[in-house]
Amino acid sequence: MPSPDPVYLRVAADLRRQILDGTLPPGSPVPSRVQITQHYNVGQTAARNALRLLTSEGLIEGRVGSGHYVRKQPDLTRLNRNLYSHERSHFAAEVEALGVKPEWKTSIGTASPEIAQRLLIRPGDQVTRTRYAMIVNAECLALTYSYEPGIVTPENHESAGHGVIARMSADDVRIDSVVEEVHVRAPSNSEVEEMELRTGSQLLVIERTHFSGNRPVETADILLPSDRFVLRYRLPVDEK
Amino acid sequence: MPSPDPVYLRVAADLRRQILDGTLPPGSPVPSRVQITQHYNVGQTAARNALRLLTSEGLIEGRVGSGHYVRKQPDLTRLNRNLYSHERSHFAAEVEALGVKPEWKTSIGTASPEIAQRLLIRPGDQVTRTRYAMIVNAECLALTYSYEPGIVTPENHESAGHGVIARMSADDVRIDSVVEEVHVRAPSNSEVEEMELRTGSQLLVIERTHFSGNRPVETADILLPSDRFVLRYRLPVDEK
DNA sequence: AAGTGGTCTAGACCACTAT
DNA sequence: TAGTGGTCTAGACCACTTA
Repeated sequence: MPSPDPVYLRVAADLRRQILDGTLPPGSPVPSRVQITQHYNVGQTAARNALRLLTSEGLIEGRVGSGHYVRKQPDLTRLNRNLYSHERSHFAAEVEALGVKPEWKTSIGTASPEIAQRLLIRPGDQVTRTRYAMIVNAECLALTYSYEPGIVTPENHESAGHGVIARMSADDVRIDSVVEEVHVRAPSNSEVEEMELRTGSQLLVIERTHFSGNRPVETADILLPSDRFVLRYRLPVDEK
Repeated sequence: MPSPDPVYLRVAADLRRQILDGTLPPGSPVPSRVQITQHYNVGQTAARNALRLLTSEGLIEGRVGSGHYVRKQPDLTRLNRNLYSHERSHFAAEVEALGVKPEWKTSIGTASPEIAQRLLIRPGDQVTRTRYAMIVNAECLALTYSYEPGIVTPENHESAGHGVIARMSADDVRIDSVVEEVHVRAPSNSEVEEMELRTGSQLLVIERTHFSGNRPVETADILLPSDRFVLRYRLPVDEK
């Protein structure tokens, strides 16, 4: 029975087994680097690589000065994104269900090339940028950056939490479709700090655009830690 | 101007800048570990950590024996998941657009606890399991595992590529809604091999379930390399 | 004060690639 | 044959946590 795999993979496999079969229950400490070197008779680098791998898999997490611990069930937050309503904000409703109202701040700026393309305007055109931070227990759960062409007055924005659709409806702008593009990317340094992301954790990004006919009237980046969220889309089936 | 950051972060930041501003264009070689140690006057570990970080960010990729290279624009495949039709398969249509028909294989087995919960059956109940591999240029782009309660005869499955909705419609099972739950997880070893995933790359997983009324009639895991796909959902806005 | 994780140096071996 | 990335050992420093 040869085991030609790298040493750290065998160490990781053994620890993984202990975690999955309950020998190391959630919250319990994982053998430290030194303990691993002694128990498995390997060097610190191999021990380090094993711990790093399990961390990237989301099975354990390291606390500097303390140790590595088996992660508790990473209670995933399920975001229902099934249908949009004129009545209230989609995302706002979801967030309220989490028991948190977002903090938000608005500023006037100019469109970057990317935002310009999404809003079908020219780069440099004036846009209103709003930053939402979903904070619960002094912890930032999610970040959203919203962009609208032109200037949106603060008075209008006071209803921001109540949804783009309702707010624009008051201005006789009828929103009839919403597109959400979902992808995954590595976070920037500032995003890691702000959202307290685990090292190796990725961001689940929703690029959401509200359309009135073929005209985009608002677009937003919704940034979610990929290890804490599930997106739930309910899709219609047409009548043949 | 103090720079208290770890050494490898400063090296990575410098290389990242060169990649983003075009000094190191896509496809060009990145300084090797030894070159970095000499040029930046750091140890091999710091050089290694810098290269590892940029790899995890998707900016570069390593080829053993050759070197690290700036990744070419990782041309993202956009999967349109806007509406389901009785006419043809949703996913099949998407895949055809990529110029590839999936290879598939069916087997009979029993429901795992997780699959049982998704199909509202008992663990151990009989299920038909179908594995689809989307292969293009001898490269596996995506994997799908589909589960249906009971036994589906091979004859019925010959229309598999034509869609669950159409196939079941022939049996007078009317599918009226589809739920897609999207999340991100680390791949298993076998998944890394099969889909030739970059180290550190994550999987974008769609858990898709077809419903007839409240009854789930089919569920599937669609596994996509998270650095190659964007999911595009078009959502309806109800009429107030 | 002891132990820990994150980082670091110096040096090394292997399988692989490129020439 | 020389260079490379992936892996490895031995040993170390620091800021931090824990007791």
